[in-house]
Amino acid sequence: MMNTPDAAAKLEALGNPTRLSLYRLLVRAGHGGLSVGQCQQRLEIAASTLSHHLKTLIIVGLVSQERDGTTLICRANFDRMNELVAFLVAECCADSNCASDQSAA
Amino acid sequence: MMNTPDAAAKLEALGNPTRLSLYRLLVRAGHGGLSVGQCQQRLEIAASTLSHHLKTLIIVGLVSQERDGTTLICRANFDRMNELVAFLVAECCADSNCASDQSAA
DNA sequence: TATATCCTCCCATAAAACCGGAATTATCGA
DNA sequence: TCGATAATTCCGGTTTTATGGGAGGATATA
Repeated sequence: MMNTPDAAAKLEALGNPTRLSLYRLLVRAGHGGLSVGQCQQRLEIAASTLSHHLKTLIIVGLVSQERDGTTLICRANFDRMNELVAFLVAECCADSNCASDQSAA
Repeated sequence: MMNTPDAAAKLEALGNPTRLSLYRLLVRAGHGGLSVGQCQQRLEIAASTLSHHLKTLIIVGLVSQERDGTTLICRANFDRMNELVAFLVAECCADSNCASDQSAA
């Protein structure tokens, strides 16, 4: 079960427009992932800037990397996102009866 | 349909631990909501600080307020959260076949 | 070894966020 | 109108973030 500081760190990581674009790029790429260079081409930002943002996403666990020769393949970590979403909708209306609470079975 | 800057603004708003605690407080409170004073009591932060955070959440639409005499009732806007979650999981694996893509009908 | 490619780390700068005390606005009751 | 309560805005200082240029590490190939 996730706690508030961890969830906040993940949300903060996604809260930057450039980082959110980067993350979604990887989400669309799916399991195949994208190399850092491919990400840079698509986002058109400085390599160092991209590296910073990538590091931020990796630290919070939303993205993982795997080396393939000289290139690094980046992938979105879907499990972490699912955990985050679950955290956000958890305890919906715990103190009242909420008509829009479809999360409960 | 939400765009990236709007989604990033919402995620950034939720990315601060204090603000996330505040938001979840309102989520738990449900449709009844909570007054600003009640939020302050529970979070134990300065009134001005709370007002800043509240304003941030209101600007991005995640929280709404309604006046009742001298007190302001704050409520989480569940529709906006649902939109945000939908945006986050949208286009999952658009460029590949993804086994964990259950969002598509 | 020499060389090229890919990426990260160090560094500096500018911008933005965070926080809270004091003053201000809004509303209600006497 | 006066006073009390509720909440926001103003103002400032401090901290954090965003960005990218350039140096340097890691890896592959000849």
